[in-house]
Amino acid sequence: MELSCKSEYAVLALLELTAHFSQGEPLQIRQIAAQQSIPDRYLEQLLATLRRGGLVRSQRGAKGGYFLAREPWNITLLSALECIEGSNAQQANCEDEPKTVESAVVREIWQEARDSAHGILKNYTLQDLHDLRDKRREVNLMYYI
Amino acid sequence: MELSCKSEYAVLALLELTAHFSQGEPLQIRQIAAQQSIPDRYLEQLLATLRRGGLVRSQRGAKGGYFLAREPWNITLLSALECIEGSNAQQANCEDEPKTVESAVVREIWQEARDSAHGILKNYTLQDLHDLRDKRREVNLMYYI
DNA sequence: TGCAAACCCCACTGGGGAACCGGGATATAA
DNA sequence: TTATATCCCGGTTCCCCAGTGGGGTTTGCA
Repeated sequence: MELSCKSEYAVLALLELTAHFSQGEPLQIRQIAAQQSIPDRYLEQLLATLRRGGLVRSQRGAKGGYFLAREPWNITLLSALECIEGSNAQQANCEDEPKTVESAVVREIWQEARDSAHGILKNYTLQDLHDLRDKRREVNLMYYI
Repeated sequence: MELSCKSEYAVLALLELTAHFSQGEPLQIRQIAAQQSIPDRYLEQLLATLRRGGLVRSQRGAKGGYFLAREPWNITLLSALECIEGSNAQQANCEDEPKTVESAVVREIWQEARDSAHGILKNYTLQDLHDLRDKRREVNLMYYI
């Protein structure tokens, strides 16, 4: 799990789509990009990946754009990240088969640590994040008054 | 946290040093590399990083090699990984300052997931891994009898 | 029908890390 | 002094990230 800039962009885009979920109309790349300060040509690629992963739908042509493919409370952060980070294809050796007992033990711990992070990510849906954002907004307002 | 091939190599090397910890004599790169099937020239670099990070000591010249710098029960997996993965310096933008409320919320979850994995990694010392390996060896022996 | 808005697809760059390989300098035990 | 090790510097190949650019296709609307 990378938790990189790329992943953050993708989640931010999904959150914008979440905010417009009730409206039946699509959101355009440009608007999402402007709202979240993401380079639009780059965001386009990320949305394409999310579409191929079945997380968003798109409508082509004039007045087109993107929708969430499912309800925001049915999309976890984990599924978004797995989609966007796709198969990171382990760029070389570190062969699939551990060669020594030590190697096997180390990889079990690796897996345990990954599972732990995945557990956190699995417990947050887009709706949860959206709600957290609302709470945060209220707090910010209180400070400014 | 990468949990990559590089990190695995480093931990395997540390485990070899752990096994020889009671002996006062150093272990050479060649021997570690042979035991764990790690390219020796690559392992050399990793051990240099571990030395600069204060996890291992080295003795130069003939009959030289590497020792653990501390007792194996005082070295956690987390400290090994932080040393070997260094400051991964976030290769570009994704600027340090979140620009939107959404961005801040997302990064908090990111951090929560990272902390969760770190918690696991912090709870294992080299000695723990060494003991796990011994147990695994026993189990393997049972299968072969 | 034609135009413009939007997505779609391919390709390319520049930077950086992973995973190596190789050569030569340096320290040290024998 | 010599063999044996680490140390240090550099280069190579590959892949991913982050971003840019061009051209193609679909669609709503006048």
